[in-house]
Amino acid sequence: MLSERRLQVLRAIVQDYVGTEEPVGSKALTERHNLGVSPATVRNDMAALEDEGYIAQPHTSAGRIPTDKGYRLFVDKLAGVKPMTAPERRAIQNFLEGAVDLDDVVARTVRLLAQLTRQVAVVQYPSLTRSTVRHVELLSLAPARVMLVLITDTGRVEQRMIDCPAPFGEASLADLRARLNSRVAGRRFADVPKLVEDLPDAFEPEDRGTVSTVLSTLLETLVEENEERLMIGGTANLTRFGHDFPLTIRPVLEALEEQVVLLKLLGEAKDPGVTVRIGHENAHEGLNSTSVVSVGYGSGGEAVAKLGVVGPTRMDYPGTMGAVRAVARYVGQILAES
Amino acid sequence: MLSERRLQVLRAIVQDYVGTEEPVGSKALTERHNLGVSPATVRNDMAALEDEGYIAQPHTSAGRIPTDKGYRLFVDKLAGVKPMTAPERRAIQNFLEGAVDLDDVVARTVRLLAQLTRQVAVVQYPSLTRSTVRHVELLSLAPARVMLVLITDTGRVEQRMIDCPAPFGEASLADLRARLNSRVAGRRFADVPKLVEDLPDAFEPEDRGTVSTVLSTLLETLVEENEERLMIGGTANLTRFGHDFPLTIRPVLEALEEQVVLLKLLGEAKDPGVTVRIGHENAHEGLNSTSVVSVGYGSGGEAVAKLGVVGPTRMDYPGTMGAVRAVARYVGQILAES
DNA sequence: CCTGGCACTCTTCGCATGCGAGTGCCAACG
DNA sequence: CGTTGGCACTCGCATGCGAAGAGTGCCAGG
Repeated sequence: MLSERRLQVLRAIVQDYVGTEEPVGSKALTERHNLGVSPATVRNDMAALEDEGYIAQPHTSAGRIPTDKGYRLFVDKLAGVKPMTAPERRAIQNFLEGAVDLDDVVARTVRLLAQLTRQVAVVQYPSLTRSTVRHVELLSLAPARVMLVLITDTGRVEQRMIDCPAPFGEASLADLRARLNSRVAGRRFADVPKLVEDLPDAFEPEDRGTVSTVLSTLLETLVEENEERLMIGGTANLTRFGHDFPLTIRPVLEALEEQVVLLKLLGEAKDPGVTVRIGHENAHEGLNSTSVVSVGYGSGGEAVAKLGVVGPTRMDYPGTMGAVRAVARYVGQILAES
Repeated sequence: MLSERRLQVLRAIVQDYVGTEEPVGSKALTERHNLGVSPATVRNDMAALEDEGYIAQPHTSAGRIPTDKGYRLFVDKLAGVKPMTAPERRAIQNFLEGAVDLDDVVARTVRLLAQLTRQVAVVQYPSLTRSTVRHVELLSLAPARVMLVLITDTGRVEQRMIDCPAPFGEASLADLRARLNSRVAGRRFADVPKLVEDLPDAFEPEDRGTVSTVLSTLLETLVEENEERLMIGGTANLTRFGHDFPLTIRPVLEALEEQVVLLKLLGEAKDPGVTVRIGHENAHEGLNSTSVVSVGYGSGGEAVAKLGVVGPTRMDYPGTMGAVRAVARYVGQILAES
């Protein structure tokens, strides 16, 4: 186990390195943080920390920089979450309140997060899985063509075009619409399949084919849309990454374009609080030199989606975590209101 | 006026520079293109081309690179549009045909364009301005709460929540829905305002307030949605930009995040064919070292939106233009089918 | 008008050098 | 035993210099 002072030294190294972006030496450390000991002592501590794998030196005669393991310890034990100041909170709230619809909420959230953290922001659209159905609408566009519109309680709308196996009268359509809504409105997505399975039986034989088609399209929509969408922003902040651009930035941009990767990334965060994945803790190779700070957000007590930021492992963890947490909280509020 | 051979020299310079990314000298030129003259002659031509501002040298003793003006001449007079090969066309078509809805069409188009051109792709969602209304749906979610869903012929769906000034019965709602659709279905957006202006008069006084509210929301939606959305992709290709990364790439990323800028950029293209804006021809400063190749696409004969790519001024113009044109054509087909 | 030759200009690269930051180790001290 | 000051050592980095190479401009001759 590391002594108290050594932890302090590690903390100081992380803080200085995050600030200056340069390897930090023993002398600079004692000057900027009054640790009450001499550089020589700090050097001994640093040697110990290096043995343990918390810090490393890029080349023999340079200062030390934290390793992933060092950041991990810093995040877990040495740093709290820096809360937003009151004015910041107000600014967040004001900015988000101007949103007119769900797309706008997500877009504003991305911008806000990117701006606050000066990093790349990723916001997942509220998931349908935990949502409930607000309304299902059926529109007859042609005798054998129906449009299905699904409206969720988070304000999301999905539509599908359906080609019916047989012409379908307005009356039957109205009947189906009414029956469908009385069964599923207000219910959770997960429950829908069971609630509608016997619905075709209530219809005339010639309509059953169409009813089945409509229902299966509905179920498909419920499932498919779990391929959740997300929005990213603040990619220009990648330019603040480091000195060795092209090699670092490219894989990150590539990873960001792969929604699947990002969704998995966000999805991995199980913790109810803010989750931090540092460097090689990220499964995706392109993100091995980045850290991901994410958290769930939701309209009620339950999280319906995730949001977070992607930045260099050398980031201001307390500040970033604070910003991410605060934004998630306010987005949740906005969603609950609408 | 430049002699025929000098134009050939310019063409050769552009082609070589695009290929090698390095300033091209007189000797290399005569070796790679059989111009039938000696390097010395080419040098004279180059001096002339430089006087006219078509090419420049980065430093005194280096080869020449084309200027924006040089690229402009190249695009206008010296190069055609390189058509896609048959297999490429098939691949495009196959890829786009797999799309399930409008979002997917746009997403696939972006991916495709980015991949084909190895540049940043920008695709605007089909605009509502020139669209027609397919259907307007009204849903009663609560006694004094109505949801408006607008469906366009391009498959786009917009929804708005409306708080009514007074409770509004199901019967009235159905009435309004029917009247509304009989008037506006199949009509162009631009014509809608006139078509509905006297609609409140047909209702009982106590319902008129609500009807007006609904109508004004509808009109708002028609207008607001002209703040068109777009999707971008292939940003990882920015890393192929040049050697002097950070300075070049940053403003581009920033510009790409500003939808307004991009929309203006695409909007400027008036030409019915492929439009190319080179370097400083782009109004936005951050894009002064990029070229934008764009074209309109649409489901019918008329263009409903634009798409294009953003890349370094040093790009393969014929190939890029060919790819952009081909993709636009096939997207138009797909939209027309759905 | 084209061509070969030639002197000139600059950039780039390799290499040696000096400097400074930072380390590791050791002996001494409380 | 932990802490401290001292000291030699290691390297990376910036600087300066020289050689090489690519490319140009110009000129005289065909």
